[in-house]
Amino acid sequence: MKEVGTACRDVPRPKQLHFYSKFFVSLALFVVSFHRPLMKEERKNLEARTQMTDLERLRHSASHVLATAILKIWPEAQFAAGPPVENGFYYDVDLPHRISPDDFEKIEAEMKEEIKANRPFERMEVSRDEALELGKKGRLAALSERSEPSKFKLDIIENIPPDEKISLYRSGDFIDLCAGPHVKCTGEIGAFKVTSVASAYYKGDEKNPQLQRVYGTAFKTKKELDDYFAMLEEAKKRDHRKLGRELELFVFDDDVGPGLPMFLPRGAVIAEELEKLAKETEFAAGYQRVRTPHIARESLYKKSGHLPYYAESMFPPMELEEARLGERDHGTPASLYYLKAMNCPHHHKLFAAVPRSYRDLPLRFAEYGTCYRYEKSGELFGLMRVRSLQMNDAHIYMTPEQFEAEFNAVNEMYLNYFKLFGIEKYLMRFSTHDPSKLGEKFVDEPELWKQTEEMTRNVLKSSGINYVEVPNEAAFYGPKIDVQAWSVIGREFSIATNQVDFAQPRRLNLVYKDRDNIDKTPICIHRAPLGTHERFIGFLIEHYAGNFPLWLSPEQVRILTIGDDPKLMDYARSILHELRGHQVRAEIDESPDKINGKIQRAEQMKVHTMFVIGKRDMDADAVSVRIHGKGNLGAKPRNEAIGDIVQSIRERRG
RNA sequence: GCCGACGUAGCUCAGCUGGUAGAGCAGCGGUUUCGUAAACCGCAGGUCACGGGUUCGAAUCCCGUCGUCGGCUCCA
Repeated sequence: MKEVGTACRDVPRPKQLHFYSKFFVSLALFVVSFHRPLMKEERKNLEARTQMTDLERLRHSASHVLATAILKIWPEAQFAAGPPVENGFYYDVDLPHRISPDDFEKIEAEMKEEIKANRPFERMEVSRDEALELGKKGRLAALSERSEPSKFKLDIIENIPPDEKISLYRSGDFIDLCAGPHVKCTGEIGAFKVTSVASAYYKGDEKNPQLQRVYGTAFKTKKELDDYFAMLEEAKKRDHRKLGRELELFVFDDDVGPGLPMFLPRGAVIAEELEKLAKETEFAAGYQRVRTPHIARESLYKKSGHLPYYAESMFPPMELEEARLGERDHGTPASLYYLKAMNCPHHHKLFAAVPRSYRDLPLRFAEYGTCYRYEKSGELFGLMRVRSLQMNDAHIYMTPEQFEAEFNAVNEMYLNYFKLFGIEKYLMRFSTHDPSKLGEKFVDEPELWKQTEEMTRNVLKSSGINYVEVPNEAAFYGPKIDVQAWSVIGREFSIATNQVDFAQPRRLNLVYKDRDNIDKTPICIHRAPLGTHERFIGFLIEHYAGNFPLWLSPEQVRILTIGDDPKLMDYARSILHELRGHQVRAEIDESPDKINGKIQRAEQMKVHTMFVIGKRDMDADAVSVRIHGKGNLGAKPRNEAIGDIVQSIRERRG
């Protein structure tokens, strides 16, 4: 057995990876802050460069140990890829036996042995032919030669660029095609656990066969592992699905349908407050509100270009009998109606409804439109991914000269919102086009692409926003910016979007009369800084862990009386009426519970402010203020206490 | 949509290898008059997701459907 230890620590760590190690340190703070796993792009880069933090290296090695264990139990297993991921590692395996959680114990036992044996990881560089030879003998990701070739490994070798070195790693009998790096010895894997098994398409392509993805996590020490699981438990407590039920914010019902959330009064309040915020902000920014129906004829979506592109994510059309009869009489295709999956075509029609001059631009149409998208069943996820959604939508029509200012203003709006909500962990994804796909995936307007992407990039740079550029992910009609965030359990999703569109306006013949008396097509921005009510509220629930700021709180003040003396109750009710007179969402707890019981219930419902009122307070024309999470703040004169509440709500602080 | 797991009272969960369902909280009815995180007593509440099958007998075993969850894919 080789000496290990020091050599392992000597491995130089590139400077640019500092960020990642920082991230893992901050994982420990994940409970109070906000979960932020590695982003996909970062991960891809990592894999490409095969540079890893110490922890990732350890986890990567753990994945080899996992594969070794699986092979000991099922020697015929075929392995694909086994990288470290945000919270652990996985290995994709093709195996007739369906691995279930019942197998984990067995697998872990084998892994433990491998780790106890403290086998060194040896790196070997081989020629392509040697690698292929081994693969054909089934010797890659295997303990010995086998009758079946290592098919996935052979495929991976085929895809390694000719100029790149091919390396193998050996630990005990296990040999794997692997770029590395690894820890020195299996014994360095201090603590690990097999956590779950799921399926994944080979290379993430729906057309490829499905493999079993066995997930695990590993740390240097047992304590870190325990802390990690404790952290997961904490994260679960702020899961919006759990809090949504506990705080009576929203529900799903089988008879209503999957992905169709209903907001209870407490949840509806939050939606209303967000809407109020959006309306005020947009009014000040020169937007005008419009209102459009939830359905439209097929012809609208044919003209907009959405139908072929979006048909899969739209609810199937409804056929109207009367319209169908009409068709026969008048030969008009009128029978098919769709629930709208987006608002833009309706808004475009409003633009076209009135002759427009360059003097009218920019024109900003805003609507909290209700859309319906038939998301695949497996994609539904609490409030974050639903089938009925209300979007904080608006479409801005402008001349090319106005683009930069408008786009900038939209970004400003996001940033202001994020500041208001204290959202700090997010990532701007700037999606651009691939010039080689002009005319197929992207509209064939090379100049406009160049212009708008350049302008967009400049806006991002000049505002100092942290962003990543993602080529080939633009919308077909233009570049876009998505704001990416993460749910507490680590799912990533977009909470806001800002898209440039120079295609639809043309398709729908939108024009304005320019200074030179020529009809021109406007550029359009689609933007939704607050995303959809559903997703944004889901996000906020987790962001605040249900402890909403006063202005967003479903119940802002609850009045709790000590005893139910009629005079005291009258005093409490007069305060209630005064609060409600100021539009404060206040309630009185008239239950027969003792004061401690009332407080307990208010705290559990995370009511923002409690006015505790006893005879002492009544006699002093005062209330005792208690704030959720802060406790008793003592007695205050009634007018002051009410004034503070009203003021704080008006300023949307606290 | 795909793979896997799960589905017991409004909520959280118990119910061993099949013998016919139980607790806490919430709810309701009383009693209690309590100064900052649960006063006491009682009552009621379940075609064990739904449908079929195996069995003398199914919450428990098998099949199907629906739904949820973990992933994959996709997205606001």
